[in-house]
Amino acid sequence: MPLETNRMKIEQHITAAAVQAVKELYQQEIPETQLAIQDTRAEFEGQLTIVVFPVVRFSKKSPEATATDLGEYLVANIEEVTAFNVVKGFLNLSIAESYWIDQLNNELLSPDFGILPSNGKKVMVEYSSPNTNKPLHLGHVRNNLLGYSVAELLKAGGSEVFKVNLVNDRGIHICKSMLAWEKWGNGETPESSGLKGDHLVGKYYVIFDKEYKKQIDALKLEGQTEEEAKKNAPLIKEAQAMLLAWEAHDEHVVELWRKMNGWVYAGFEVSYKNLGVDFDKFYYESNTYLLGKDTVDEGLAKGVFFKKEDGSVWIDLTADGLDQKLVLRADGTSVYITQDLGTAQMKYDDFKMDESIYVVGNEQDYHFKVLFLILDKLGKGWAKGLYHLSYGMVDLPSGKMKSREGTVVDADDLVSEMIETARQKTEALGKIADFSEAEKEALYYNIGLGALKYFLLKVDPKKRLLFDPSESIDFQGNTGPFIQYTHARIKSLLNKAAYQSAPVPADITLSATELDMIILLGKYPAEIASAAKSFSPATMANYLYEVAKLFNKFYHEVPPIVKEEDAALKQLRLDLSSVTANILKSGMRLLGITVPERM
RNA sequence: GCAUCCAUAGCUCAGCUGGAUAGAGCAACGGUUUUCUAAACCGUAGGUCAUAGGUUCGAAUCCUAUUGGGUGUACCA
Repeated sequence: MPLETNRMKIEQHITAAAVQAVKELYQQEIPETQLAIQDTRAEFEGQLTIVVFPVVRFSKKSPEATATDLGEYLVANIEEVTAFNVVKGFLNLSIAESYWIDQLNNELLSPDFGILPSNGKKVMVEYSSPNTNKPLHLGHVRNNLLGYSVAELLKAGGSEVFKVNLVNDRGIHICKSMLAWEKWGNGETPESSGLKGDHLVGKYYVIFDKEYKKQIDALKLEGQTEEEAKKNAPLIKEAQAMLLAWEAHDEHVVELWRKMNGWVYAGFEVSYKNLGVDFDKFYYESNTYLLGKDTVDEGLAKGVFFKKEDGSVWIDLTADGLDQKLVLRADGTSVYITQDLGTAQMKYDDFKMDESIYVVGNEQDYHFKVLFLILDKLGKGWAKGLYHLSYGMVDLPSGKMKSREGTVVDADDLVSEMIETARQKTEALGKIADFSEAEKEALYYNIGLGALKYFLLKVDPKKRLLFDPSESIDFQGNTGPFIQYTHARIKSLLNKAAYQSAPVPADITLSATELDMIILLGKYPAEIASAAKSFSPATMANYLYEVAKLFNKFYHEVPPIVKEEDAALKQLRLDLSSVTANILKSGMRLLGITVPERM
């Protein structure tokens, strides 16, 4: 069952009538798609507007005359259309107030408002996908929040969603940390050092790099080129040997690997919990890195791949504007794309999903283009459901973050800084004297994380994002705390007024702002659907901001609602407030943000 | 070199499949509290939508070129 809100119904109704009008008045068939209905701009009378320029071709009249023809027809034929005015080529329609009140009573106040019908689709969202050689940084935070939110949006949009995390737990980079720890760690553990496990391992990753660089420099002094030195440094050779030992199931190496990965997982668990993200299933590359060779055989058999003289296997994508791409090394070992081919097949076999979203940075655009194209060429029907949600890098004012150069914003540090800032700001306002310690801590957490999450999610995922560590994230204006505050304020109001949901009389008079609220609040279900469709928490964030802003305007305009003596008016205003609060709460939840009852 | 993404106010960003006079927030300046939470509200100021062409009744939006930036172009992942 497709989503159908009152707003959609009336738009369809008007569109259909306009088509009919063109038929009757001008004896022409106009396609519905030519008739766009939009909100009427605030400075004009009316709520809905038809742009009539496209109709002029059919009417052979001026835009004004055409608009007037249509306006007269719509007033005569649609009950809800009470009046119209024409400004240039724009036909502004006034919709009966009773219609909007009916929408409030029967749609917005309904308990299942904002709950979309199932669309029967199964969707996988793969996100996070960390390396186990270093702690999470701000770039990972963006990935995690995006992936989580997109998954929640898809669920809210009616899909069945599986969140999965493909952990990159093996490879040369992991061996680097392991080797450095073995050489210089003196048996240091999270317990002995008090360091969080992922940070401890990350420390040795950095040490490896430092020592490796020293060796490279030494070799360069001996006359080797940069490239030679990088290849010949003893440390890298040791790391490579360790990787081979790992692949050969060397007991000692595997044990070390288990131990250090265990530390990292314990650390990640804390970070994930702080960020409020979760997964339905974990995949580990240590289990999947050998996959894909069957797929390679399949491709060879189908003639999609070809073998070079040295035995390496390739695909020629030059006809598609891409390059030739290696899919299997001459020695029969996998490359990145080999395992991704295999993993894609495995994930599909596991879940039989209709769509699969990979939340991965835009530096891998090319890789996914190739991956999806190959799967398609292999005749995988499900390949058309694959989608790379490619998000932009998080940059610092100084440029890109680099773990090895220490210019990263650490995820755990950032989270604690945000909580600390929330604490300071909240204490400065002094509104929560009666909170228990536990309530205070929960509030600081919710506000701090709310500010952070909103900050990262409000910008279009595709765009790169600038984070300036020297400027703290705002708590005022278009921010998470602003929306949280609006919610808390409404809840306080509803409590004081002992609010009970009830319909309002059909003949009540609405102020301009109240009418605007009904119109804006009524768009919520469509906002969910569109945010889910476009995989964009940003559109939801911006919508929620509009809602909060409009409420605050309304709240200031209107005399104290609690003291309102006109019962119908009081009910109307409380209903509008309550619907606003519900939308803010459930919408923010889709962003992974908790809104407090008081703050 | 080739591929690909991006360029909107001092800063950070909205602007949906082309529609009315391009909008917010921050920063700046001014105002609002005996009234339901001032993390709020109202106002002032701030723009050649990178540049040049083109398509169109109409372009920030679509097309082409140019400039400037990001990323990729590994038998790394």
